[in-house]
Amino acid sequence: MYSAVMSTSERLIEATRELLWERGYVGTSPKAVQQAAGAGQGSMYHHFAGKPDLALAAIRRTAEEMGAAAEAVLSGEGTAYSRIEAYLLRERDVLRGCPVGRLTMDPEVVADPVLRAPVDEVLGRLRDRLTEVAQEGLDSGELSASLDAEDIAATILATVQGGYVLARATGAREPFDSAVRGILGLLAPRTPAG
Amino acid sequence: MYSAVMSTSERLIEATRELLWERGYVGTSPKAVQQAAGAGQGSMYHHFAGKPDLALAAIRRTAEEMGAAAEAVLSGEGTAYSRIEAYLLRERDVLRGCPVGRLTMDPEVVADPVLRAPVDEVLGRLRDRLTEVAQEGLDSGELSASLDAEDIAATILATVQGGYVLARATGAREPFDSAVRGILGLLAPRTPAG
DNA sequence: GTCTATAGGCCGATAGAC
DNA sequence: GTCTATCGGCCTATAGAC
Repeated sequence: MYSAVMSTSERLIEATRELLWERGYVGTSPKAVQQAAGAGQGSMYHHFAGKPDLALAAIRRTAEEMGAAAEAVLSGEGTAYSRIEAYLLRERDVLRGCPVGRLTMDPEVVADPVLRAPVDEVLGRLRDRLTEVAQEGLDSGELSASLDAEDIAATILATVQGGYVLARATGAREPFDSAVRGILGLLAPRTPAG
Repeated sequence: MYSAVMSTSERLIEATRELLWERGYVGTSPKAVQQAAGAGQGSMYHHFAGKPDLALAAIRRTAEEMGAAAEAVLSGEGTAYSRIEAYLLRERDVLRGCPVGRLTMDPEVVADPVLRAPVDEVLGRLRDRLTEVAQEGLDSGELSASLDAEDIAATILATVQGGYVLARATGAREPFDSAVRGILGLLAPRTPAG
């Protein structure tokens, strides 16, 4: 249930974002959204054409937010390594998983180009951004020169997304943190005296 | 639809495995299972107590299969690195995702300890097994000694699980392969003449 | 904008005949 | 073992009053 200071359509979008995160597209019904938003049937269909339309609005906003949060960390201060570290160590509600990556397991989202587009776009942009930072690290000699920046970026992003999977499987965040420590250890600049 | 040489309960389990992989627990209905298995309503409820019971049988089998396949590769011939490489490069239907990891995004599976158990167990065992192999690599000096075997194992597993997410987001297997190349590059024994 | 009424169909399951 | 019948309830809308 959302605060009355939000407009009905806002409350509908926010409720949908929440339910999409927790239950996915297939598991989220208009009725459940309406109840969570404190809105009636007719109200929802007045503001949105239907379930896919409402889901699209919710997915777009979630993707935008995630992109902005990642960008903020990756374009911050510090060396390439420290920014990657900041991205990996940023606070996360690990057991809830990634609200964007989660959609990737949804057959109806993946099958619909319109619903999939925002998911594809954020993850693609994030990958590109990580590639740039990794390239900086390679250019400055901070990272081992025999590596490919694109591949490093994909591995970093996959570690995060896969970390969620492992954590949710066991019901504890430990595997996520372990995976993050692992990738950070592998990326860490080798100290000559190591 | 499955071959008539299989018993009805076999066909029901196999059909459920397929649907669980594609649509998850929430998105899989008994009716859809029955149609795919070529079995009637009464037939399904004769062999299984209900949807959760049938799903459990299917999940257990899928987990078992995955565990056996991974074990086969990891206990094969070769150095620690080459076995990890074999695990990472093993043939996969990348765009379908991991039939076990997928269940991790299902609220009803995660919420039910009985349904979650097989998922937790295989991924845990796989992590343990990868830890052993990684430790071998550390002991032999094949892998950089400043790393922790458990963390490396978690990172490897997360890379695979996350690779599926990235691939499904874009609709192509490329990001998965890129992530695998990345982790392999990071793990690769440094040649002194590098 | 929001409400209630109504719709046809699927959901997960049970009952009982064969 | 398998079949058909039946159940109450939810799913995703649509219609039309207010």
